[in-house]
Amino acid sequence: MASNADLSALFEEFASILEILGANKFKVIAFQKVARALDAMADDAATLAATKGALEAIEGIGASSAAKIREYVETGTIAELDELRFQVPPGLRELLGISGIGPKTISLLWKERGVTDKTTLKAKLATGELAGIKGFGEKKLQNIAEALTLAEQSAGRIRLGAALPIAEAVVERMERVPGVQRVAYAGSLRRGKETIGDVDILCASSDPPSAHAVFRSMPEIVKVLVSGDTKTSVITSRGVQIDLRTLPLASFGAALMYFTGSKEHNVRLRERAISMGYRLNEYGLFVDDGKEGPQHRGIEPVVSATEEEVFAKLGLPWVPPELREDRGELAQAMPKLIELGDLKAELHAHTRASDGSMTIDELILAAQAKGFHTVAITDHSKSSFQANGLSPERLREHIKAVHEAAARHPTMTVLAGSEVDILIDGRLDYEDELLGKLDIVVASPHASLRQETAVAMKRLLKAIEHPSVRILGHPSGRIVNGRSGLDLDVRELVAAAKEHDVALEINANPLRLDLRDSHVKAAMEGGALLAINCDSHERDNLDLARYGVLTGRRGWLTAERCVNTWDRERLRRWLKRG
DNA sequence: GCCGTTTTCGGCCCGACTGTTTTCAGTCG
Repeated sequence: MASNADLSALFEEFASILEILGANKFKVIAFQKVARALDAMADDAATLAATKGALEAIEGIGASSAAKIREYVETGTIAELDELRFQVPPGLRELLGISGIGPKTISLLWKERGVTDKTTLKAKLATGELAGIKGFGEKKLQNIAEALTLAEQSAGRIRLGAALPIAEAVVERMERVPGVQRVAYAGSLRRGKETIGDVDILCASSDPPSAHAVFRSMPEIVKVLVSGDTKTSVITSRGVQIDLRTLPLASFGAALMYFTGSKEHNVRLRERAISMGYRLNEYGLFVDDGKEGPQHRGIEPVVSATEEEVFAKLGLPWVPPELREDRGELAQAMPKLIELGDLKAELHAHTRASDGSMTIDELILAAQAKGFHTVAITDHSKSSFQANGLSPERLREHIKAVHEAAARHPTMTVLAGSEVDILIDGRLDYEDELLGKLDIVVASPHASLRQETAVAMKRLLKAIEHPSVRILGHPSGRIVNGRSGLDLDVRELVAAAKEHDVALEINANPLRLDLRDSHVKAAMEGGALLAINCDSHERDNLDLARYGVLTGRRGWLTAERCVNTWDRERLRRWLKRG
């Protein structure tokens, strides 16, 4: 069975081989776009392949790519790709991932000096064999050597939960630099992506050199990659790349749009600008006079100061950053997305009874401090013995303890619940009689997370159909940058959740973010309810909610469809089924 | 390779920084 991820990887491979071979760059971009489309889509491409025209209907996938997908689904191979693989040493592809080394460089290293992978590159750098290639000076070779070392030390794509605090700290530091008028982080971080390649910081300043100097001298910097009048890139001791861009305050809005991206979204915007007789860049929206670089020719932009103005001049409403992925955000009416302040309940939290560090009372107070009206105590069930899951006897005691604690906090609605393991065959981890005593059941998969899709779906659907279950917790069990978890048939999951009035959780812990953004979009399209829960284990874990909200917003989530935003009575009625 | 209320062919976003190039190519985002 060909998963979307498999197919996406094949098209990535197509693109990278063609790139090294020096094929038409637009063809390369087209294949990369197909790879992204496959990765982001909720439907199963292999299933769509059976329906005539279904693949071709997807933006970015044309007749040629559709045929390749069908060929792979039917034969398990793509003849054209097999042929290409013969033409390029497989080890060259990994060199493409090294920052600063591109396809042209790789091609020359290969053809002129027989470099075939990282190992031969390193060896030939050491022996000096690479000298004398046309266009390769001493500095360039030195940069290649450093890039290779940096790639080995690089943290790769880091999780949202790691990147956001780094960015906020840099923003705070830059705000104190004399001459600085405004600072913001941009890039995929501002879009709330689950992993971040590098941190982009924008800075409006009357004294850019000072801003760059301060930025370069931050204590955690181990290497300055580039530094010019408007751009400095550095690497921190933890292997994270941070880029600083300085710009005039007057163009802050245009720059914020430009550097927030995504790339595809920007391309769409610029195409739109062209069709309206404009030229859009990071300095503003200009009347197009057919010549490049209007900002260098003393031409004033039509608009540039704020994002709202630029969008408006392009005939568009302001688009929330989380939606800027070229997934229809410029073409269709956007909903009012959920906001952090909309959350009024935490429905998945652990205490010392299982593997949390807070007492029941501490958890209630933490929820109260967030302005919530409801908190659910949902410790682990017995099969999660690694998490000190509760035996039926302990759970009965715990329910009593929760009720007693609830009496001490009369303004809060405190629910006695459980995060019940969904066992390997879909049965729940407690008897129905005991489940019936709970105010809320969050059913979650914790073990056997490598099941085939069909088996996993049967398991999850059985849990959804159980009359006690109200929330399906972290449905896939994936760990961002860790394990892929269950390969869900999201459409099927969403349909079942809707039918049985079960909310699908967006687990806000940045390690999980499960459901992920594209799954949330599918849930929104399919009419299911969602829940944003912090899965609190430690003090301050309720602060993780923002990552769940970002993920929800990326999936076009509205407050109305998220049960955590409902008022106390509505939530209570929903929990008391029927 | 993809796409189309100007196009089924001819486009396909735009600028900064670096190195080695005396006018630009490669790379990045």
